[in-house]
Order: sequence, then structure tokens, then C-alpha cells
Amino acid sequence: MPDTQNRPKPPLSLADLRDRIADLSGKLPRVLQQCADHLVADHDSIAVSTVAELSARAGVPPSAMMRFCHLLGFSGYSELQRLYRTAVARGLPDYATRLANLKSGPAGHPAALVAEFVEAGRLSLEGLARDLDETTLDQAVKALSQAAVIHLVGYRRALPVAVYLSYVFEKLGIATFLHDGLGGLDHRSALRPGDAVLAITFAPYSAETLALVDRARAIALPVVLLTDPPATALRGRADLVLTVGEVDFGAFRSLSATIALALALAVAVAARREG
Amino acid sequence: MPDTQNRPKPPLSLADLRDRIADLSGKLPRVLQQCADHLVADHDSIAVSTVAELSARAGVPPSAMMRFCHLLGFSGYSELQRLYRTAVARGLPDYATRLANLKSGPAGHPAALVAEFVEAGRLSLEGLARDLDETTLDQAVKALSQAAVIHLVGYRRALPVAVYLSYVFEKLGIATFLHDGLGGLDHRSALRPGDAVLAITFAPYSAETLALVDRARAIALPVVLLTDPPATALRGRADLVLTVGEVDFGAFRSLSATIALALALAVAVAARREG
DNA sequence: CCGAATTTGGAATAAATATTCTATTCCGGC
DNA sequence: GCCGGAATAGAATATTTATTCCAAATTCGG
Repeated sequence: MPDTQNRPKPPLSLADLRDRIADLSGKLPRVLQQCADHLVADHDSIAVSTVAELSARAGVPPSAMMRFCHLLGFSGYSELQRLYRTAVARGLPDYATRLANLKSGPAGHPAALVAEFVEAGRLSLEGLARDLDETTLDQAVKALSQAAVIHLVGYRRALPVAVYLSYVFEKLGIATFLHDGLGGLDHRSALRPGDAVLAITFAPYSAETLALVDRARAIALPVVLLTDPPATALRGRADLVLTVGEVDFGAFRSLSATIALALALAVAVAARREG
Repeated sequence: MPDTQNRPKPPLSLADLRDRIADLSGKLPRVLQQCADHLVADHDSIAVSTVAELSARAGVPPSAMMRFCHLLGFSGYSELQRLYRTAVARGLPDYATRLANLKSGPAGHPAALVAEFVEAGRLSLEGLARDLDETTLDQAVKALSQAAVIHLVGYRRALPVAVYLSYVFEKLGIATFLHDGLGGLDHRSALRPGDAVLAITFAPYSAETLALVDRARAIALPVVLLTDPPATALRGRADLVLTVGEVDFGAFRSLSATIALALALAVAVAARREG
């Protein structure tokens, strides 16, 4: 590679890089200035573009982009791109390995476990913010706000969410019926015209939950389903399927994202009823 | 490329792809199943990884990953990667921006509410990681791991946590008794020598929970209390007081931090029992 | 326990992509 | 308007990366 000796040190972070581009900007010959401008304008796609693609969009030949990379202190485009790529890939470390490490590591270190569950919760919440399906959410709010009684159902690990919703709706003055299967009763006859069902279930879906959902569908009640992706088996079983990805740690999930979504749903329904 | 004729149509969107992977999952030979699993686990970095890198992380040779791509209907890894790359180049899953976008929507809009609860949950989790009292946690784990039966109690908004713990302990093969006050019964006579109590309660503390705690203290059972700071009123009422600060949004809290702590506690107790 | 079919890992090959090189153009000073 | 140095574009090359193919290992059915 040319000019190795009088090339500056390469930026080590995206912030460094931005600074360096800003420094250079304005004191650059025409084509290189174009490179600089385009790099800041199109930074979203740098991680996934080849030099050829990027320079084509910038309206310069690839060699010009290469020269600009050298000017910034990189050995080439690949080195610059690495910065953007690690930024994109940040997050999700490999959970399988971390779990294995934890098991083999200092057994019974509770604080480390807390850290892992905190991390899992954080990632789940980020995922919710990223992947939220706003349209379906709006429709779910609408459907539930028109219901006379909202039937809540969730078994096993979904039960805590149903229980919490029952508390929250109560506080908000909205009538609910919690189907908890107490005593083996399914109370499916409690479903009345004008009601709606909010079911929470994760794969493998519990038979009781699906039974209630099917019953509601049979008498044409609106059904909102809160579940985890990909939910292939549930398509067509409910009008409105809201998926929320939870990052599991070990066998258990933090439920953070599911609860956040459920709370937002409840509060939105209450707001809509009043308005 | 091999087998072009009997290869299915390639998925056209990430949703399609997820569905297809879910379909295949379970009916796959060992190595290909590893590919499938890793593809969903590590989906954040697919856009910026080479086959070599990705398959190394999945623990399979590159050729196996290629075979899996063909199975999904793609002509190769590049075609699969294109799906992820276009997703990255568009929506920029930058958490901060996305959250800002969600919030800036019409006030009271469901998506904006989701953003608020996500933010509250995240802050709570950060707080937990920062303020965790490791010493007390260790002692709590020790106390609970020696119990014959763990009595769980939590009313009102603490009930979901108690319910979840009941599920988790069950899965871990640990005997529990959930005091849910059903039918106005308090079952305080269920407390036996050798048992321990894990109580979850937030200010204002519910009388039923405190009654059970006092009863347990009276017969010298260890009591672990999970509550919110400052917990001044509770000092002296239990041996071990674990505080966890939750950031509320509106009248409701996400419970993220409480659940994370509760889960870690449960898993640590199980680990300690086995060791 | 054997043979057939499937699955696997790795070496060989092909394609894509980055990078350098050089002839040519551009521009400012005399 | 001509000279010298910087800047440029595209062709040539090197490197990385994807993809295929096949021999060896494994699994499965009888």
C-alpha cells in the first residue's frame, strides 16, 4: 500500500472518525470532498456496501474512495468498514456460550446471574422498540377498547402477565375476567357477545389457551394474541397477533418486553375509552 | 449450483425467512439444525458477517451453512445475506433514534406508550445492576436453599412476581407454597419449621403480606423480603431485605428489575441445592 | 450386522471485491 | 500559454470470500 510512512493514525471509533472527517472537510479537492460528504450522508449503509456500491452512490470512482480512506489514516476501505460493522453487530453476544461459561464458572454466583438477567431484559426491551408492529398494536387497542369485558388468559409462564394485566385493568376501571383454570374449570361460557379476548401464550402453546381462543373465534369475538415470534402456527387463529421477542437466559425469560407491551396496551385502551 | 430444479422458492422477506426456518426446525439433521438455531440466535450480525465468520460462531463448517442456505431456497449465502443487508440499510435499528421516533408520535398513541414503558424498564434494570446488594443477596440464596418449602407471598402488583416465581421454582424442582389469599384464607398454618418465606411487597405494603411475615418471624423462620427502597418501615421485620428500585411510568411499573432479581434468586437457589 | 442412502468436512475452484498502479487531466503561477 | 505538481479515472492485480464437489463418516432400515 502506498504512502504508508506519512499516513496518520487511523480513527479507533466512529466518533473519532466523524471528528476527523469534519476536520478535513472544506480543505479538500473536489472529488475527495464528495467522498467526505457522502460518507456522512450515507453512513447507514456503509456497513453493508462494497466500495464499488458506495462510490457509485457518491458519484466518484472506487479509487477515489480508496484515496480518501488512506487520507483518514486507514489501510483501506475494509479497515474503515470494520468500524461500521462492529457498530451494527454490537449487542447480542452468543448466549449459548455465556450460559455454558456461567455453568462451568464459579457455581452459585448470584450477582453474576443478576447481571445476565438484567442483560437479557435489556436486550428484550431493545428488541421490542425495534420490532414493534404499530399497526397491529393500534388495531388491538381499538378492538379491546370496544369490549364490554376483556377476557384475559395465560397459562404457565404467561400467567404472570395475565395476572398483572388483571390488576392494571382493575385499577383503570376496566372490566376483566381472568381465566386461570382454577380447579380445572375453563369458564368458557363466560364469553358473551360484545366481549373480547386478550390471550398471552408462548411456544409451546398451551392447549387451554388455544381452546379458549378457538371458542371465542367460534362466536365471533375479537381475539388479541400476545406471543413470541415466529408465531407461524397461530396465523389465522386470531385476528390480531402481536409478537414480542424475549431473550431467554437459560430456561427462563425476563418477561420485560412482554410486560412493557402489555402495560402500554392496557393504558392505551383506557385512554381510548375515556376519549 | 447444485440441485437448482428441486429447490423451493426463496423467502422474499425476513418474516418469510423466519417462518421457513421455524417450519424446518426440528426435522433437520444435527449440523443443519445448528445452522438454523444459530441463524435465529445471531441474526443481528448476519448482515455484516462472512460465511466463514458466521459458521465459525455456529460451530459448523462453511459448507454446512451453504447447504442450509440452499435448503431455505436461496442460491447461496450471499442471497440470504442480501435480505439482512437491505434491512440494515433501511430502518437503522439504532435503539436511541427508534425510541425517539416512537415517543415523538402523537401523545397517548399506543406506540409512544410502549416507548415510555421500554424506557422505564431499561432504567429500572440499570438501577438494579448498579445498586445490587450482593452480600444480602448471597445470604438470601443461602437461607432459601436450606428451606424445606419456600412460601411465596405477594399481593396486588407484587402478585405477578410471586406467580412467576411459583412457576420457576416448580420447573427447578423446588417445593413452594404460593399464598395468594384465595377465598380470604391466609393459610398461615402452612408455615412449618424448616421452611422459609420469600415475600414481595411494595409501598404501601399490603397488610396480608406483613401479617404472614410477622407470623413467620414469630416461629423463627427465615424471611427474605423483596421490596422497593427505602424500606425503612420494614427493617427489623425481616432478616434479609433486598431492595430493588423500579422506575414507574404513570401509575404503573414495568417490574423488569424485580423479575430479573427474582429469577436470579431462584436459579441461584437451585444451583446451590445441587452443589 | 450389512448395505444403501444421507450427511458431513475439507480441499479445490470460482466469483466478487479491494487495492494499487500509471497514463492522463487539471490547475495555479510565471 | 506553458511548466510543474497535485489530482483523477480506469485498467491491472492481489486478496478475500463464496461456492461447489467429492471422499469419508455416519445413520438407518432390513
